[in-house]
Amino acid sequence: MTRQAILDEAVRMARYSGLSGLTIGSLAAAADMSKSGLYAHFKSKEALQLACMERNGEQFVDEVIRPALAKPRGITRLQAIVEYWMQWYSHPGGCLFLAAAAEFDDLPGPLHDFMASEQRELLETLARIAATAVSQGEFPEDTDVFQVAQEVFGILLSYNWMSRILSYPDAADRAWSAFNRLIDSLQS
Amino acid sequence: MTRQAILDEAVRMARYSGLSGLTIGSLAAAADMSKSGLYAHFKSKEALQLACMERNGEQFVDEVIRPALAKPRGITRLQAIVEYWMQWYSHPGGCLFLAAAAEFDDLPGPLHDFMASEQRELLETLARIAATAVSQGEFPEDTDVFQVAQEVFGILLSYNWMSRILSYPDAADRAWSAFNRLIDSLQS
DNA sequence: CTAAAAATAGCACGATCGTGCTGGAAATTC
DNA sequence: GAATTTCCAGCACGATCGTGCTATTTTTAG
Repeated sequence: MTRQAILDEAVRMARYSGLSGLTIGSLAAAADMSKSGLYAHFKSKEALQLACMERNGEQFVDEVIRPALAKPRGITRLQAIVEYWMQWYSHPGGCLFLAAAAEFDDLPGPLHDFMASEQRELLETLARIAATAVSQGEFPEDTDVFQVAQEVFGILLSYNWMSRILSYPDAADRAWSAFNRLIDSLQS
Repeated sequence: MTRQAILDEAVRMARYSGLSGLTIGSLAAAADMSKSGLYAHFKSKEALQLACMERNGEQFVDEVIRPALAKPRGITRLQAIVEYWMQWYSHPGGCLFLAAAAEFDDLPGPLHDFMASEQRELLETLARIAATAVSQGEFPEDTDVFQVAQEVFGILLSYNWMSRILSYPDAADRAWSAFNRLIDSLQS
């Protein structure tokens, strides 16, 4: 399907320019198509942007969520998703989730809503994985798994900033230090 | 100076639309001026965007850095900057630092460079404040202050995400839990 | 009060934006 | 092989983009 190829290219471009910066003209040029020929595959630009977010989410599932779920439940799995997630951040152009969040955080509309629902799902996935560590006795019974999710997410976000924007070579090491500190304090 | 008023309005708008989404036309309309009259104050759009980042940085110094530096050195000051920083994130439209970082993280040019230098300065400010806690004996002598800075920054970033995008009401409480956990583990 | 200087508006430009329509090429179905 | 549906290019549209030039208004200086 040519629509899928267009979307993959659109996601690739949107990682650099954001979803608002994505234009039909430049996308058509990158896909070697005419503007109208490309546009016919989508009802509107907003529909194209939504489809990009959707496609990006599928790729995230493929590259991060599914590989992590293949690991054994508990801390091992939590560590695995952090590792794959950090690799995800090294995509050329950056993370489209983060770009979309920055773009639409205070702009109401379907794009905001879809972005927020995707972010919520990511957070809940982290919390669910933390919960498998609880149910295995690796974390105490009264652990606030959303607290764990928020802190892990913070570790990932600051890793992204340090490595991608500031190019600090120690960013990954420090992220793992923070992660280990978190795990230790939960276990004591 | 009218240029300053324009910039304040520009920063306000850019918090919503980003610096790329900022247009001369809409800015002129918001400032009740003609496009060319407004444009004459800046050599180019890029210069306007740079001036916006600069002005945003000044506001950050006024609202976050300076108040924190007025507090006593050490953990107290570190806690203060986190508190002011969290308030900063509640500006309507969001944080322009984060928007600019998402926009220009992989687009080379003067905008990227200035954004990165501002981010670096923020990080180093955090590290410097952490260092005052070391020199006061509140943290051990061998503390990696950049590790502290990266973790604190992560707490702030995830707080921003949780509260602004996901509207989690417990985001602030959890951010402080994470902060206290970090302080505790540094002191033991 | 006048002259020099700075600020702002009017207007125009080429380019590009998102979006439609219309006709021909390509693929699919009988 | 013919008929039909799907895909895509060409072209045009109104709007808006960033950017300049030219007056005209407002402020400042002498």
